[in-house]
Amino acid sequence: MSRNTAAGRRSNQRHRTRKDLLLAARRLLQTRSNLTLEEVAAEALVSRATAYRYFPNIDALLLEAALDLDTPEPATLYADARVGDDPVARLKHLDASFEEMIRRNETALRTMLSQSLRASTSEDATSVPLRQNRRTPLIEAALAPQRRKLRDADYRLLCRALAIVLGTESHVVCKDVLQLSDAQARKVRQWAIEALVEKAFAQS
Amino acid sequence: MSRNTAAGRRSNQRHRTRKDLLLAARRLLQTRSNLTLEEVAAEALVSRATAYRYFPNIDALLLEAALDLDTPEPATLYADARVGDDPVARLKHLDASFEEMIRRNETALRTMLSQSLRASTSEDATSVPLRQNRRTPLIEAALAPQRRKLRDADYRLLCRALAIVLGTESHVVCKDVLQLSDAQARKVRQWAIEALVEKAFAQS
DNA sequence: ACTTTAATGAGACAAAAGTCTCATGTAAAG
DNA sequence: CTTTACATGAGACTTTTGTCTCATTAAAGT
Repeated sequence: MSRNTAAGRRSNQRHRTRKDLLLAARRLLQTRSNLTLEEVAAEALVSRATAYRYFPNIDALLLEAALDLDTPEPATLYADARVGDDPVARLKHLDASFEEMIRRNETALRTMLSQSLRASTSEDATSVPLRQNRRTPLIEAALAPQRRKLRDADYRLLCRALAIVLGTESHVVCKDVLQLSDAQARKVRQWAIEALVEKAFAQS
Repeated sequence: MSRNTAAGRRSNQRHRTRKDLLLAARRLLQTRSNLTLEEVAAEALVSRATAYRYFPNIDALLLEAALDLDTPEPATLYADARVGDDPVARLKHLDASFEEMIRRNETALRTMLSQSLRASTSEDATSVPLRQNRRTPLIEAALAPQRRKLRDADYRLLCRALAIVLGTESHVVCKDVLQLSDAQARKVRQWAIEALVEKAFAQS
């Protein structure tokens, strides 16, 4: 008789098909949006019924698929020797790599954002995975070399304010609302970064 | 025989049902999300077929319904005698009224944001109404009293940076990503406002 | 190798979303 | 008032989306 292992009965098989579905969705999201569960199932070489066993609808799948999009790793980001200890330079570097990442898979990111907004809105609070915060660690890493020069309160304010300016949402505002070109948008964000950092260090 | 007037054949009737549908959608959006066209049609006392004649799907309707959500008017906003000429004070006042507006109909605003993101993503570029910019005029009105003290370039940068910090998206970041309380979020935004304004005036 | 048992595929089924046609009512022109 | 044209309602119809069942397959313990 089979036993319940720590990870469950037949967990590796389950994890594999689950992962296949998520990978298939991300693959399709590179070019298209408005996917159907049927399409994703086909791309994952899995039957439609099985896909529905793992995700109640396409929204749930897309949300989860988008949650682990490739984000720059702090370690690799700041390993570059040309990036010194200056917070502003490091933050601009971070912003540039964000911009690059967003440019590469804008469709997927927009879908993610849209999904997470819908998820927070939906009245059925059925354990939808919340939005995860990948940007704060990156911001903290950027500030790390000069961290001790800031008072705790100022440091916290700065990190949070930078999270507003540096995220995907900021790019969306620049593009959709303000209708700026990439160059103009970058200029605005970099100027804002300077303003925030300068105030934080001036206060401390 | 009837004639083509400037506004079309039977335009007032058409405008009325269209408006009824949009109003019904907004009414339902106050409490629920994930509406169906059928529900909205019923709420508007209109047949399902007619609803489909005006909007190809529920997304199109929701997007349009959200486009004219009530935004504070510059005139009424700054008519308050207690609000002086100080840009920071005026901007904080604007932020507060934004916060109030968002608190009142968060569901509708999230749906709007989600819809506009999906619309920008969709591959069929079929004349979807773009996202409109309601915040820049408000920001400009806040800065108006001290406008002449700023160089044009600085003024433009400041307006754009403020648009990033003051919008709905910033609230979403604070709440969903950073998971801040309303009070903490307000503090961060106000601090950011100060930083941006100070830098702009310092430069000019 | 054998047995057990959970995961899968196939497909029937139900519900929802979207399309189309036609008869009806009614706003506006004469 | 009469006529005309167009918006509407009703409902048949198709497609998509989601649920359910059952036979088959294959992983893991014995």
